[in-house]
Formats: sequence, C-alpha cells, structure tokens
Amino acid sequence: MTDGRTRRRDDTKQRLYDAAMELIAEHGFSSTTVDDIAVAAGVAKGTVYYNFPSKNALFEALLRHGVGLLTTDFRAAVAGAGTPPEQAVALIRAELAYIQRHRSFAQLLLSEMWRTNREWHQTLHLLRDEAVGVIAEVLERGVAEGHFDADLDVRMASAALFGVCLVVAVDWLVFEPDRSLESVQDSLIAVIRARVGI
Amino acid sequence: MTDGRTRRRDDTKQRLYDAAMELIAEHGFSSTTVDDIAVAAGVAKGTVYYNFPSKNALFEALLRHGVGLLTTDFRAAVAGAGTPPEQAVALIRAELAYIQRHRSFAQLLLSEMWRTNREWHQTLHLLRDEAVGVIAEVLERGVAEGHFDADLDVRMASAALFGVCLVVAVDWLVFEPDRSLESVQDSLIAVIRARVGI
Amino acid sequence: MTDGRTRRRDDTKQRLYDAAMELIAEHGFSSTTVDDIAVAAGVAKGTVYYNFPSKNALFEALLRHGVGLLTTDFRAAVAGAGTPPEQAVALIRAELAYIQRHRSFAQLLLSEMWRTNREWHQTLHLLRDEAVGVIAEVLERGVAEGHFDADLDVRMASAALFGVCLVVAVDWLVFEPDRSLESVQDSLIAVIRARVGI
Amino acid sequence: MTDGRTRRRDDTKQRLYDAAMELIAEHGFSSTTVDDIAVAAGVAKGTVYYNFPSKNALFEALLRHGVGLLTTDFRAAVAGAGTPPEQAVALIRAELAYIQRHRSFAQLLLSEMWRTNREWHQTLHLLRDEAVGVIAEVLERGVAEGHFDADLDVRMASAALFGVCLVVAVDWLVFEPDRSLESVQDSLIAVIRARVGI
DNA sequence: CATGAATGAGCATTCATTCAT
DNA sequence: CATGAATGAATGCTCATTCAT
Repeated sequence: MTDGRTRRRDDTKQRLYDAAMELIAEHGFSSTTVDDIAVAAGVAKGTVYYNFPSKNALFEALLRHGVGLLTTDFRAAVAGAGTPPEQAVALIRAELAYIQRHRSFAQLLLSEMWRTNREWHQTLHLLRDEAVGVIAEVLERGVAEGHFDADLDVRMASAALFGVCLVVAVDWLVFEPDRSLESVQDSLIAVIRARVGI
Repeated sequence: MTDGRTRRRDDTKQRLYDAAMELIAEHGFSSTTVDDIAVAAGVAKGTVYYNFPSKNALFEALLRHGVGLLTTDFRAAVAGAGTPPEQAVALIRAELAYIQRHRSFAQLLLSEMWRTNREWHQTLHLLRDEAVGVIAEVLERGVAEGHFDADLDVRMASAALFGVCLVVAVDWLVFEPDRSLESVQDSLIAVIRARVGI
Repeated sequence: MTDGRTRRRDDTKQRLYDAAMELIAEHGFSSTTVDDIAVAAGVAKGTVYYNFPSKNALFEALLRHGVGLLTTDFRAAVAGAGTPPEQAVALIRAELAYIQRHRSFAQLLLSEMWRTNREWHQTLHLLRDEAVGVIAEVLERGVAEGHFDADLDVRMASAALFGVCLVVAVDWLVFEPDRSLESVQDSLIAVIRARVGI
Repeated sequence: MTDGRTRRRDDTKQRLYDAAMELIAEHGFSSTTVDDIAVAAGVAKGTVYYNFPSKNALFEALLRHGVGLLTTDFRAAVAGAGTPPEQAVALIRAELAYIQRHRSFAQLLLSEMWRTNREWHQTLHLLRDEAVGVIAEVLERGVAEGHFDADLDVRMASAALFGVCLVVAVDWLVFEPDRSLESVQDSLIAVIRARVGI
C-alpha cells in the first residue's frame, strides 16, 4: 500500500536525519562518512543514496530541518511573551533550551555558519537570516516602542545576541554539563544586564 | 652554516604555517589536503613531512602559534590600559583587530573550540584557558576594585565576552567586510553597554 | 482476459526492447543502467525484472530480436532479386536501409561482434553466422553460376561485404547524416565496382 | 637523481599503457576497472592516479598513443612505395600488420570510433581523420594521376578501405587466428580487385 | 502484472604517509 | 634539507538484483 510504503520511507528518512545530525555535529561534515551514517541509522549504505541524492544534499536537508525547528521555537517564544524585553528573555531561553536538546546542531552552526565557499553556504545563509530575523524583529519593535536605546545597531545586536547564546550554551554543555538550564539562563541575563561599566 | 640552515628551515616552517592557516581556516581541517598546503607553501609534499611528523601535528603547532599570538596581544592590551573597564575595552579592540588580521584563525577557533573527541582537543582546551584567562583576570580585578557588579559570574562573563567578539567579528568580516574596525568596535561596545532593559 | 493480458505484456516487452536498444547502442552495454531502461520505457524498475531474468538476458533477447530482423530483411532482398549480382546489390541496399532504421543496433554490432569473453558471445556468434550466411550463399551461387571469380574467398568476401556496409553506413550516419540512402548506396557500389587497379 | 626518477616514471606510464590497452580492448572501457589495470601493470591503484588524472584521461592518452603509432606506420608505408596503387597495397598491408600486433586496439577502435556522446569522442574523431587522411591522400593522388576512376568518392573510399581492413582483420584474428598475414592480405586484395560484377 | 524501497558488492577517486634518491 | 614517485586504506557514489506489497 502506498500508505505503508510512504510511512516506511519517511521512517527511513527520519532515521537518517537523526543519525546524520548526531554524527556530523560530533565529528564535522568531512569526517563523517556515509558508511557511518548508514550504520548508525541501521540501514544499508545504498539506502542513504536512495533517499538523498548525495551526502551534500543530505546535509542541506539537515540544515533546513534543524534551523526550521529553531525558528519555530523562536516564533513560539515571541508569541508567548508580551513586551519586547520579555520577548527577548523568552528568545534567550528558547535558544538555550533548543541547544540543550540539539547540542550537536549548535556545534554544527558554529562550524559552518561563517564559512564561505561551501556548497551549502547559500542555503545556510538564508536559514540564518530566517532565525536571526525573528530576534531582529523583536529588537526593532523594542526600539520603536522606546524599550531599547534609540540608536541601537539592531543588525549587530541581534547577531550578537544570537551568537552569545550560541557560544555560552555550547561552552556550558562542553565544560559544565551538570549546570541547569535555569542557572545558565540567569547568569547569562545577568551578564547581559550588568552595567559592565566599560 | 648552521645559522643559515636554521634560518632556511624556519623560513620553510613559517611558509607552511601561513599556507596551512589560510587553507584550513577557509576549508576546514579535513578538507584541506597536505598537497594543497605544500603547493600553497611552494614546497614539495615530502617537505611537509620533513618539517612536521604528521598533518595533525602541523595543525596542533598551528593552534599553539595562533593562540599564542592572540594571548600576547591580549597581554599587551591589558598592559597598555589603566583601569579594568579601560582594559576591557582594550581587550575587545585587541580581539577584533586580531581577528581582522587573522580572520581565518577565528573561523578555525569557532569550528574547533567546542568540538570534543578530536586529537587536538586537549591542546586547544589549554590554549583557550590561556587566552580567556587574561579576560577573566581583568574582570576579576574589576569586580574586586568595585568597577563591575559584585556578583558577576566571571567565568561565564569572560567566555561570553570572548565569544561575542568572535561571533561579531566573523559576522562582520563575512557579511559587511567594508565596515571599519572602529565602527564595529563602537557598535559592539554600545551594544554591550546598552541598558537593554531586559 | 488472457488475450488482453498477453497483449499488455507484449506491449511492455516491446517498450523495453525499444528503450534498451536505443540506450545500449548509444552508450554501450555497461554504461546503460536498468534504471535508464525502465525510465525510458516508462515502467518501474521492478518491471524490467518481471519481464526478463537479468540485464544480460534482456540484452541477449535484444540481439536475437535485432539480428532476426536483419536476417529477415536479407532473405527478402534475395527473394526479390534475380541473378546473384542483382541479389548482392539488393543485399547492400537492405543492409544500409536496415542500419538507417536501426542505427543504434549497428553500433552495437560493431562494438560486440568481435569481442570474445562476454557472456553473450556465443549467442552473437551464431546470430552473425545466420545473417552473414545469407550473403555467403548468394556469393557462392554467383561463383557457381560464373558471375564472380572462381577462386573468390567466399568466407572472407561475405564478411568483408557485410563489414564494409556496416562501417560505411555508420560512418555516414555519424558524419554525414543528411546524405540520402540512395547517394550512399550508389557511391558504395561504385567504390566496390571501381577497378581500383591496385 | 632526476634521470633515475624520470626513467622510473616513464617506465610506470608505459606499463600502465600496455596493461590498459590489453584490458580495455578485451573487455571494453566500462568493464575494465582501474584495479584491474593496476594489478596488470604491477603497481598500486594509487599509482594509476599519480600518473593520470583519471581513467578517462588514461584512455584518451591511450587512443592518442595507439592512433599515433598507426599513423606513423601508414606514413612509412606510403613513403616506401612508388605509385598510388602500390601505396594502397602497402597501406592495406600496414593496417593488417598493425592490427595483428595490436589486435586489442583494433577492437577498441571498432567499439568507440562511431560512438558519439562519450567524453573522448572529439579526441577520437581528430585522430581518426589523421589516420584515414593518409589513405585519402593516396587515393586523391591516384585519381589525379589517372590510376583510379576520376569520379571516385574519395572520402567514402578511404573510410571504406580503412573499415574493411579493420573488419576483415578482426574477423581473421577472432575466427581464423592461425591463418597467416600474407594469406589474409592476398585474399583481401583479391576480394577488392575482384570484378565482382555487381 | 507491476511496483519501488532497500540492499550490498563494486567502482573511481582521494589522500595521509613512506622512502629511495 | 628537500624531493616526488609510489602506496593502499578509506570514501562517495553506482547499480544490478531482491522482495514485500
């Protein structure tokens, strides 16, 4: 039955996604072999190529998948909070939580986001704009409504906010994995709020 | 003459460093071949193996070299400024300037810094502590002297500061390469200073 | 209905023949994939294996089919002409016409006819004898009836005649495809007739 | 020493040529693996790729090599004979002799010469013109000097002569390998000369 | 009758490493 | 001190074949 076949195929694709995500995040794209992915997904190597035209294509699909989830989380965070400052806090929490759940993907972004001349660079660029764009919207609204400094460089601020969460979260998961999400979130917000006075 | 030979050898090593840095930063470690490095350095492939025991060893030496330079710049920045807040600003400037000069190395750090299970992970970890440690010292002194909030999470703050500079700088060089160092620095400091009010 | 099903099955087989002939002739046996054949025939890959036990078997059937048609044409040409010399001309015309209609098959023969150690070599050998045999018969009769030189090496002459038509026809179709069949036929007969005087 | 290294490399290349020629002629291009070639040449697989950029490139070099030799033989045959008819006979003998020595190459030509859409088609086309061109020159001179029919289609005649030798020679080597070159040559010339009377 | 997802052996190609010169 | 020819294990990808539906 079509239904059965389709379900079977979707299963396979999902298992390949999961396996590839884990492996590529841990070892990087080039060091992850298609063989590894197949073994981890519990299928034959040919099955990878039956479901994706190439290793690159699988990776691109992966990026799309991962950033899509993140953007969805971002949108939900914004929708669930009231004022821009509250939304910003919600975004930070959402990003940290996402990274906690998909640590591997965060390492992937860190590795690939600013690397040019890769086949999937274009794809990643667009996806990034999608995700960071949600942050930028909030900051813009915050500026418009007088919550944030009027001359805030929104582009840089959103990139910086996105990036600092990324870096802090990954650092946390690598070096202090036992610390709780709440603790990290509180510290990070404190750091951002801190009148560092510089 | 020994002197001449040594100098010649150092030359070769330096050229290999430069070539490898450029290539690995641009394409990643796995995607850079020893052949590429040899060609870019203008030597035969065997020469790479005459000067370094392996590709991994070359890369470790590279990391040591690069982080060493950064740490030196950090120390100079601290020495050239008075109070901790001034030192912090000097550190930001130093990091941005370093990345501008060695953009490739920054991308390298971003890719490798938080990736475990690589042969050189240990090395990189130690080096990172060396560099980030300089930032931490300044923040600690700032807290001790009452410049910064007393309950500042210094560990996280220094990691965050290091990371945010890294991310902002790379983002700058990739997406707005024509912007000046000063402009970026000013914006970044403004963003950090901003009573974001969250 | 049995009739309907049979016809449908024959349709599928014919479409597979046509598709395979075209593709194998153009790209060779090894470079033609079963996938290509299925797509070109507009059926699923499994259908190829439902109708033929293997790719090799499909190819053998193809050879049988193609040479069978050629032999039939040869027989018709002989039957439609009077004396051996006239029959020889008719054979030349038949071969050229056949190749014009099935150019792909001619290229196939050229590639495979003299290649030993292929699974289907035996098959092809027998088929060849069938077709070239018709030419040989005509030449033999021509010798017996005094039309041709008494000491003609009939075996070689028939092979040579068969081959020269093959080569000339393929050359024509590849390099001067706009030339007419008649023109080629006339030139070829003139060349054969020519007292080259060597 | 450069000399030693160079000689060693040339040796390797020659051995690869020989091995590849034999194998590709016998089994065809697609069915011959680089592994086979390496084993037959007595080197490691990587060595093939150290000496040629790809399997295709090796094959193109092979074609150049083989047709080059044939053309040289053709030129020598023409130079060693007096009148165009004598030169034509010498060419036939040269072609038969060449094919006897390089039977594999002849099968190769038969398979590839009229196959379009292959990467090396262009190369082969040019090479063919070079070799067949020598025959055409002789025929042209023969016509000009009144040895051959004035309205001879030289283009076709040279292609036909080249092709008929090819076909006859291969047929000979496959089906009557014990027959002598002289015998075949005599029969072939007799066939060509025969007032077939068609 | 026909389908198409899945398989795994096989292939062209790459590349870190060795070593004779 | 430097070279570059040679190596062979590893890798991305192909494709004939199988089989559950």
